[in-house]
Amino acid sequence: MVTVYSFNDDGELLQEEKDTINQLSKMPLDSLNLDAVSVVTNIYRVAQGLRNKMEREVLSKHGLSWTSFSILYDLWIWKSVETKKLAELTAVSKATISNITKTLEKKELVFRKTDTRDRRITFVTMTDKGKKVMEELYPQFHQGEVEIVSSLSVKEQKNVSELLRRVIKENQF
Amino acid sequence: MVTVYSFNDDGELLQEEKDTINQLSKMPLDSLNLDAVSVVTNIYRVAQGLRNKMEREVLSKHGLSWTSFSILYDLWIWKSVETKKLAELTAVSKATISNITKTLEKKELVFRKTDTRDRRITFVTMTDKGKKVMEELYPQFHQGEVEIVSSLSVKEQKNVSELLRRVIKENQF
DNA sequence: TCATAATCGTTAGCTATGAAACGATATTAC
DNA sequence: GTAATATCGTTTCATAGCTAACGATTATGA
Repeated sequence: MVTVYSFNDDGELLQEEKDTINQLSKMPLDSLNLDAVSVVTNIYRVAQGLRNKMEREVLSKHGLSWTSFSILYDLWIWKSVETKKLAELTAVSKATISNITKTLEKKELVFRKTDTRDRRITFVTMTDKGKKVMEELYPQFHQGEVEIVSSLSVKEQKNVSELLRRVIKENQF
Repeated sequence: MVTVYSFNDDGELLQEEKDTINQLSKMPLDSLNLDAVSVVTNIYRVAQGLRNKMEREVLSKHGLSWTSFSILYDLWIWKSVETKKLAELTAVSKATISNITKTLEKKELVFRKTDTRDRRITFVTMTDKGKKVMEELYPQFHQGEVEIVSSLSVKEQKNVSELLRRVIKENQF
């Protein structure tokens, strides 16, 4: 997870980048939308920082990746979920789900069980050990979320959320 | 790249999630900061959407991943870069840089050359083919960035950027 | 001088990720 | 009732990503 552009301390695109883009890409001069660049880069950078912080400060305690934690969270909420449904919930391929649940099973945090009526379907369920891990990690995870946005007032938080929600809706993300 | 929480159409955390969190995590009731959850999740979701959109609509034309493109971009701007410097610029491990530049070299988009004076150092340089690819892809990439935030006014874009810049600064992301 | 330490890139071994192929199972069509 | 089709999860093969170990090279220090 890597950002494309570089910025200086004032949040401005570096001059070298402006120069290269203007000179080498077949774009009309001044067609570069610096505000758009700034928005998407800052969003991406915060997302990356969020993920890194969590993996480093919280999830590493149990050797979990971001996606593993996300799947554990879903199982925590929904108790038992088909792998197909897990793939939809987390928006990763079923092959990835297959691999990750295999890893989680190795750690004894979840177990898989074939449906008795339709043997094509596999349910994934959290073990007691998995529940204990979530009960330990979730509060720390949430604490991390709070810390990250703590420099924004509640009003500003609501404001950012609202604007990003519009972006999500318009793009059907 | 996966989000943890689920929201309903109004941008609210699902009731099942609130219930589970309140009941099962050792957190005092009402200690869940829903605004913080909403901000970080929306940020993460936009970042994920951005990356997916680009990989699907732009980068796949040349079989490039987000990170490959990011490295190509850096080489486009800086012409020739040591692998060590590339690792710092993109904030991934030098092992990853080694693998990705190997792949890019296979595609004949870059080449590697050992420094003559200090043979421990390797410079990565973009080929003409690599330049052509960037000149083709970059305008499309930028177009994608503009599209994504097009539902926000310029004022709103500046606003979001400014607030996120504060988050980045405070967290040293 | 020449052994030790520091630096740099690659390799090894692991998980994550997706596309495509595959095998098992269930459903549909005729 | 059986052949064709659809569905589901896993496997395979590729890239991405990390840490740690390694090999080559350069710098240091006594």
